Amino acid sequence: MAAPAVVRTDRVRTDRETIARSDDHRALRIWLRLLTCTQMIERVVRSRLRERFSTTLPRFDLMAQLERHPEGLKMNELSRLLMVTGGNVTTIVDQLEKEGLVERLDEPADRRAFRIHLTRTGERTFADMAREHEEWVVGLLSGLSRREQDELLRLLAKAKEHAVEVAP
Amino acid sequence: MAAPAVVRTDRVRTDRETIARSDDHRALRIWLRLLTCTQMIERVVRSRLRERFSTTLPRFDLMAQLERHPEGLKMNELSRLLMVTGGNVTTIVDQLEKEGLVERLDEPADRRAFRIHLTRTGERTFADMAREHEEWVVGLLSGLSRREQDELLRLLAKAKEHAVEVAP
DNA sequence: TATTGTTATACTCTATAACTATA
DNA sequence: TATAGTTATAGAGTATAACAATA
Repeated sequence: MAAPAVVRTDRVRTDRETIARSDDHRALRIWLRLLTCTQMIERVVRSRLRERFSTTLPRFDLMAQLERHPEGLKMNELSRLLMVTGGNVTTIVDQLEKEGLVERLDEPADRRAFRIHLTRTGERTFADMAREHEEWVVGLLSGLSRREQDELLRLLAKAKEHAVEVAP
Repeated sequence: MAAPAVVRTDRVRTDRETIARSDDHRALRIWLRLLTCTQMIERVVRSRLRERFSTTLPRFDLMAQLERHPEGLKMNELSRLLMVTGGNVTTIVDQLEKEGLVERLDEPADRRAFRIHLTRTGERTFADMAREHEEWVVGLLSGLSRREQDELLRLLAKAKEHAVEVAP
């Protein structure tokens, strides 16, 4: 990979340490950009979930997990999937149960545990939210071509796999 | 790009609607993976900043902006860069000023405004934090090759540029 | 003794809106 | 009238730790 002629003047000023430093900073720049992208999307999604459905992102995420697991999920499974501690899951499930969107069913095999399900109402409500939510996200990410989106998805998956080993 | 023979049996079951649906879901999957990656890194960085330096991510981010702008930044510039509203910037700057890490200097051109700077102590403190912080991030992202990191950086930049137009 | 889940608490972060001082 | 910044408030989100019930 020869450097283009136009940057040759720069290379004179680019000693080994500078190269090493800029190499180190690459990870930092990725992290900062990752944070910015996430925050931008998150802010849009949070505010629209509030305006349109009077709900929050953690509540939406919890319902999304339940929708993906029709057999139901235990509290500690939700805790792990949502990456939050148990007390917070209790709070959110309490709210959603009060509104009739989810229900705690007894787990026959373990009398300490529950299986959390979407109710029929919860399924319908979530379907409405998910449809709009997806439109917002498609709009926000439509700056990338399909191929670029696939590549981004692959790179994020790989980054995630490694990070989860470093910080389990 | 011909599909490999091994997936040919799958293609029989892949009608147009399935393709269209999975295409729609691509943006959603990116968003969810983006959120997971960010949360994983964020959790590590937050907890280590707290353990090692008794500080928080927003405080670190604010100091990082000041370090990048030695000429100082006005409150509303910090607000825009950090993507938070003004009242919150005041709170964080108050804390950091009380600890002697930043200072408000009068802006001669506009007596309503300040320029916020890192103090000498703030510079040293930030340098220590930044060095460790970068090690954490390099470790977390070391699952990607240099070329993959460059590609990720590029894709995130492109996504960000478009998203900022959709949701300014 | 370990695990599942709940309760109670405290703190950080954030947005909103009313306010002042200056432009 | 508009802008820079502050103050006050309320709510979301989170972690922690002590606790009860069951394994």
